[in-house]
Parts: sequence; C-alpha cells; structure tokens
Amino acid sequence: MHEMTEMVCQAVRAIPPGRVATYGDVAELVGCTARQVGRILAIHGADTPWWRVVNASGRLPPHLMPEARRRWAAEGINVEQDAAGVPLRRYRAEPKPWADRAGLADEYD
DNA sequence: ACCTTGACCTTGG
DNA sequence: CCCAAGGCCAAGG
Repeated sequence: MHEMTEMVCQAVRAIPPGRVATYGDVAELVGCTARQVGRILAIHGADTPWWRVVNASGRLPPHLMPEARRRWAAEGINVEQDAAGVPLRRYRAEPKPWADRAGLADEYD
C-alpha cells in the first residue's frame, strides 16, 4: 500500500469519537491535498471511521448521508433538524491533541 | 498523451 | 442559506 494512503487512514483513525475533521484538515496534517484525501477514502475508507471526515460544509456526498447520520447520532454528534451538515464550530477536532493521537505531531507547525 | 471524473476548497453574488 | 466559477490534481479510460 502507498505511504500516503497509510498516513491518511492513520490520521482518520486518530480522530476522537464524537468529533470530526474536514478533508482539508486531514490533508494539512499528513501533507497532501484535500482531493487526495477524498480519493483515498473513496477507495480505502471502508476500514476507517470515514464518517468523521466531512467537507468544509460539514457534509458528505448524498449517498453516504443516511449511514453517516446514524453514525453521528450513535456517538453523540447532534445535527439540528434544519442543518444540512455537522456544525464544525462545535465538533471539529482540535489539531494539536488530534495530531498527537495520530503520532504525526512532527507534521504540525 | 488527452479527456473525464470526482468522498474538495474558497470566494463572490 | 444556495449557486456558480475558478483552482486544484491523481486515477483510469
């Protein structure tokens, strides 16, 4: 498996339950582009907590929303009825602790 | 090598 | 809040 693929999956697995990170956040942490993160998760996301990675609007592509909503609810992430996605203000993972958990703190500025 | 396709992001209306 | 435009860029045909 490619190095970057491993790093991305590792970073995603390090996101604490009940919290989320954006594709951009993951990209910055591992050192690649947001698109690359999306591509990798689209292929190897099955064995990761993929529902904890959302786009800049706190959403995921339509076909994944049903399952994602269940997962979010299951770990205490409450999405208001009227909201389209996860409110990042409240659930976004904090960079430092997350990076430490991921064992990739060296990539952090 | 060219074209199309995305689990993207930011900015401006 | 929604939409469009421009930038982005690897993978697969």
